[in-house]
Formats: sequence, C-alpha cells, structure tokens
Amino acid sequence: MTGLRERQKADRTGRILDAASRLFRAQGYDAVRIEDIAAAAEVSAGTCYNYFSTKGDLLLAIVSMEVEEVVEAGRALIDNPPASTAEALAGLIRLYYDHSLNYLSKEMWRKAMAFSIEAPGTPFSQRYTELDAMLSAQVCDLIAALQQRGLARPDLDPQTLGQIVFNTLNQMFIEFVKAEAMPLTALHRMSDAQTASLATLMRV
Amino acid sequence: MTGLRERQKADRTGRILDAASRLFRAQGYDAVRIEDIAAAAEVSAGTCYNYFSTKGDLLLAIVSMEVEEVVEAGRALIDNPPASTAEALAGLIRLYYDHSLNYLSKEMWRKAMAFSIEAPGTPFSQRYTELDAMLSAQVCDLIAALQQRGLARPDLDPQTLGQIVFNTLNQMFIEFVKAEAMPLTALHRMSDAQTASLATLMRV
DNA sequence: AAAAAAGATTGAGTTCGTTCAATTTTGAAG
DNA sequence: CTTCAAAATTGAACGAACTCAATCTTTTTT
Repeated sequence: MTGLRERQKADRTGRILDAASRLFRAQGYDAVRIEDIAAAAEVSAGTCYNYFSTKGDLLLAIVSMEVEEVVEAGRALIDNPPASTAEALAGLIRLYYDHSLNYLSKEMWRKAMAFSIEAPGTPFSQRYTELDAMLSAQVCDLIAALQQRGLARPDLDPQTLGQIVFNTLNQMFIEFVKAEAMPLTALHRMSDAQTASLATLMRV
Repeated sequence: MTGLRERQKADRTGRILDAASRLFRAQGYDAVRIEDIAAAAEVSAGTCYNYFSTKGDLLLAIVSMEVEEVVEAGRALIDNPPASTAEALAGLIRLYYDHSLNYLSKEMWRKAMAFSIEAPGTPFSQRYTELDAMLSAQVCDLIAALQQRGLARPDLDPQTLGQIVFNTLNQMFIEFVKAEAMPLTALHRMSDAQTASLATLMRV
C-alpha cells in the first residue's frame, strides 16, 4: 500500500515535470526561471531542487521521457522491419527524427545535448546517455536482422556498422537543431542521401 | 601604420586569452570567475565582455586556437601520407587525439563542445564549427588521396566516407572527454578498433 | 592646439541558479 | 492520543555572469 508521503512525492514530481515541460516549450528554456516552474507546480523553488539536481537535469528528465517513447516506437518497427535495406534504415531514422519535435523545441534539444556533455554525471544525464545507447543498439539490431535475411553483406560486423549509422544520424540531428531555421524536410533530405550511401556500402 | 588604439586592443585581447587559458586549466572552467580573468589580465570585468560576448565564447576562442594548430599539423601529414590506408587514417586520427590535451583539460573540452551546441551563433562558436568542418575536410582529402593511389575502393564517395570517419572519431572523442578517468590509451584502443573496421570496408 | 566626436573602460547594479538553516509535515513507537 | 524522529518544504541569502550609464582615452576636425 502506498503511503501519503510516496503519493505526494510522485504527484509533485509530475507537477514539476509538467510545468517545466509546458513552460520551456512555450517561453524557451532560458526565459523560464526555476521560480516560475515552482509557482506553476505549486511548490517552492527549493523543492524543485529536492527532486532535480539542477535546471539542466530537470530538462534532461523531460527529454528522456520523450526518448523513451521513441525507443518504444523503434522496438515496434524493428519487430517487423520493411522489406529492403534502404527502406528499413530510412524508416527507423525517420521514426526517430519525426518524433523529435513533438514535445520538444530545438532550443530544448540543444540545451539538453549540451548539458549531457557538460555534466555527464547527473542522474538524468546518465539516463539520457543510456537511452542514446539503446537507440544505437536498435540500429545495430536492425542491421543484424537484415543480415540474417541476406539483405546485407554478411562479412560486416553489425555492431560496428550500427554505431556508424547511429553516429551519422546523430550528427545530422545536431546540425538540424543547431540551425533554428532548418525545416524537418531538409533533415530528411540530408539523411536520405547519407543513408543511400551507407546502404550501398552494405549491399551484398 | 598601426594606431595606439589598435595595439592596445590586440594587447588586451592577448592578455585576456592568456589569463583565461592559464586559469581555466589550473583551476577549472567553473572555478574561475570573469573577475579573476579580468584581474589577471589587468582589465575590468566589463572589458572582458567588450572582447568576448560570454564566458563560454571566451573558452571557445581558446579552444579554437588549439584546433587551428591541429589543422596545421594535419595539413602537414596529409601532404605526404603514410603508405597504407590503415596507417594513414590511424596516423591522422592519432595526431588529432594526441594534440587534444596539450593545452586543454577534459573539462574545457566538455564545456566548449556543450557551448558550441547550445549557442551556435556566437562568433567563436561559428569559428569552432568552421574548424570542425576543416578537420572533416582533411579526412575526406586523405581518403581521396588514398583512392587516387589505388589504396581504397574507387567506387566510394570520399566525401561521404570522410564524413563518416570524422563523425566516428568525433563521437569517440566525446566519450573520451565525458569519462574523466579514461586515459588516452583507451581512446587509442577504441579508435584503432573502429578504424580497422572502416579500413576493411574501404579495402579494394 | 583646442574642441568635438568616436571608441573603450569601468564597476556598481540586476538577475537568476543554487544552497541551507529553520520550520513544517508525515510516519512510527509507546 | 501523545511524543518523537525522520523526511520534506520553504524562502531568505549567496555568488557569479552579465548589463549599462557615467567616465576616460584616443582620434579626428577645425
């Protein structure tokens, strides 16, 4: 049976995350003060720090929830992958990219990525790094599956190749969020070109 | 003929950069206040902001000088590359990695990379991005040179492949600076493994 | 050479993330 | 039900990055 303390804790965590998520997206990460979040969540500023070690870590908690969703969606796609190598890879990558701006702004992504490099030891920074590793692993899994179906050169190490693909898509995503004016379609174009090259490389 | 004002400007810029560089490395980026840098450079805090838009941009100015050196060194190596594909690539990558901690600490790299993602529009953030592109171009050039000597599959686009190699080495470098305890030798090991795989992929 | 304009420096002031000692709330024991 | 300890909340205080109006220095003009 859950005690009052536990329930309140979960409730407050939720309120803080909700408030921060909404405010960050509406006003921008920098424009939102911890006090604003606290006020919207009906707690004090100090309490926010009881739940999240820094403002950056709070952001990463929000971003991590988003990435968790993407990992789930990716799992579904990998369980029955498209017929061709190029389609399968492109499909997975599109899935990642198209989710990215559902709940998060480019600014939020920039700040989140920056924070995860700058402060790799905080709880949600570690979580975020873990999730990144999961995405990378998914790409590896997909390539391994394609190999088993004879759709990719069997002499390539799926692990290595998967990491290469993931690094590439990750790097393009960074370029995308760094360029505020760049539309999602441009990211698709860049990605399709690179993916085509990589698919050629993988061809039996 | 250079006027007094110009000379003073150059002198102050140099003093600020020197002081910041020394202090960041000795005490850590976060531990150093702008006032400390100002005092060591014999100017006021306000003057620092006349020369560098933010503390992060000042750091990126310092890091950019380091990367400029690496670009120079890389140029020299590319002008007469080693005999084999694997040696050539590994040599260039080692050059990049081994320079990295000469004047900069891991913390400085983390902060610099973070800042360049977070604030891509500042003067030195743009400069840093440019320099990164130069490094990437060097890798592309090296691969193109190897191809011309018949040391790599001629059907591969050197541009694409170079970017892939650069992304990979960049990603490994990020992992390296994120892990404070990881020694340079471990980075070499990681890198050698990946490079070997990539060299296999490129083999004629 | 004096005066005016342009450019640079300064440091006190503002803002916001973060900390912490005091207080309040919750859960357990008697 | 009362008492006590543990846990959580609070908001005032602190520190550091950054701003800006006043001042000073260099250059240009007359």
